[in-house]
Amino acid sequence: MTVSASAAPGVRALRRAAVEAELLEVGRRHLAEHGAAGLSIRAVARDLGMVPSALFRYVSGRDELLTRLIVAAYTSLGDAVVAAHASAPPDDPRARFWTLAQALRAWALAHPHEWALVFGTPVPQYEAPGEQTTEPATVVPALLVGIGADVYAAGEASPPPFPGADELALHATEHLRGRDAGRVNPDALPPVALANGITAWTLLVGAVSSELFGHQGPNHDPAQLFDYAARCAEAILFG
Amino acid sequence: MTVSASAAPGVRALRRAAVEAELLEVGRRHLAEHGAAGLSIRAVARDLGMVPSALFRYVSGRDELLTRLIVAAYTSLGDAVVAAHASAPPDDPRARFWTLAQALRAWALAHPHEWALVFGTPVPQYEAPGEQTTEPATVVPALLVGIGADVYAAGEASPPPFPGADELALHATEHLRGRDAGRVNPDALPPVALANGITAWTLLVGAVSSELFGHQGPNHDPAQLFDYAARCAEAILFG
DNA sequence: AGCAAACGAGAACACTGTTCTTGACTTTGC
DNA sequence: GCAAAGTCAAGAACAGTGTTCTCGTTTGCT
Repeated sequence: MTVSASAAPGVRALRRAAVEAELLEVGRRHLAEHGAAGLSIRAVARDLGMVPSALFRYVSGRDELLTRLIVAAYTSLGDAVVAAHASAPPDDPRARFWTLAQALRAWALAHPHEWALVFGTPVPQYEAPGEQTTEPATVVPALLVGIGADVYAAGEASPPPFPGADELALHATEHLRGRDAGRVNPDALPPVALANGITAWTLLVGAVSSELFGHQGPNHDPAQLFDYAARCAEAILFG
Repeated sequence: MTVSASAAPGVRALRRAAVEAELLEVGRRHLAEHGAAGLSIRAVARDLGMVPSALFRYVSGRDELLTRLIVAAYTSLGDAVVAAHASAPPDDPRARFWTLAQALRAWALAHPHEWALVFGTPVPQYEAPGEQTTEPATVVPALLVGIGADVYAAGEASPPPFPGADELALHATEHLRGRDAGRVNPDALPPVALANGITAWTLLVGAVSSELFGHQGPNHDPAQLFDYAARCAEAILFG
């Protein structure tokens, strides 16, 4: 706001920006080390060389700090997956799917606590201020749906159309419309591709969570579970 | 231990058992109301009419209380699903699968915080004392795998055998052997049935978690997602 | 220059989990 | 039947936590 055409940034604005960036950085470090439950606003303040109450000038409370870390995690995940996907051959949907899946798992293994933060139990009672989080949360599943739509449009695959696909797609379309219009046009998506994409996404997320959280049923070599689950997801997506 | 053939239960043993039961009950209530993060040993003690330190005679700390609640949740879920499954026609595997799936979702909707406790983020840093939890955690997925094995043995279905099934099954067999020998004999299971059963289980858990936690990608009517995901799981399991 | 906003520090409040000590009660061995 | 041993609840205390308030100082705008 203070950044107009002629006005210099100003000492205070610069300092504020720096503190805000450092705050997020220290928050991410604490999150990576101690997990969401162990993220203490006092400890973060200590690392910043501040007294705890001073932090409340930048964040309204612990929950808002967590919310910022959530969108940071979504953004980091989205960036990683999108970058990996961009390096895959654009006209080979199966290769695009596999690089997406492996990038997803690789990010999760590298940032387990951040994965838990976004795909695990909602930490406070019920935070999740949808306005800020749903947008960055949508990019990876939208990418996956887009892959399914591409291969469907090219007529190269025949994903199994189960009953209920239309209804599921209808609601999802309703929800997607206008939200990320820049990526995929939800109305142009065939219902089957949308429904199967969402389901494949659910399976991938479930497999990674199972691997990371560990306590889901009979343990197995986690990498192999993900591999096999991804194969099933591929079958759901491509037929 | 004090209950031998001739020794009467004793005033103290009776009282201890009563307090222990009430402790678990109050813990479950607090968990259901405030979630795992809000479960306070002091508040539980207040509800029990005790001073906080007195609780340490029954539980070694907050983590052990959580562990007990975890096995209680697993047991409750297992009981509910097993009971529902028992009421399904034994020689109709598809019906058995659907009653299992719906019982799973129904229990989750009725006990969201307990679901989050067992299938969400591990609450402290890394508790999960495998000795106590893995056994009750195994019953539902074992049931699902059993359904797949039955239909496979009957030759009524042709589940898709993806590459990697043997390796995944090998590790799972290794892990299951001797653990719940009473339910399914892991060595007698065809690898495809085992691998597909685990994957179907992963998909079901993922769909329920997506519905309960809410913040997984593009929102949709959650009931329809579960329905569609269950249909895909059925296809994975039965072909 | 003066005024208002932003900022950091400090103290305080109401919590939390956990440990130790103390006194009363129950069980056990003789 | 009685004394020793073990169990239990309470109380106080310690080190933490999130959050709110007040109070000088510093900065930015006019």
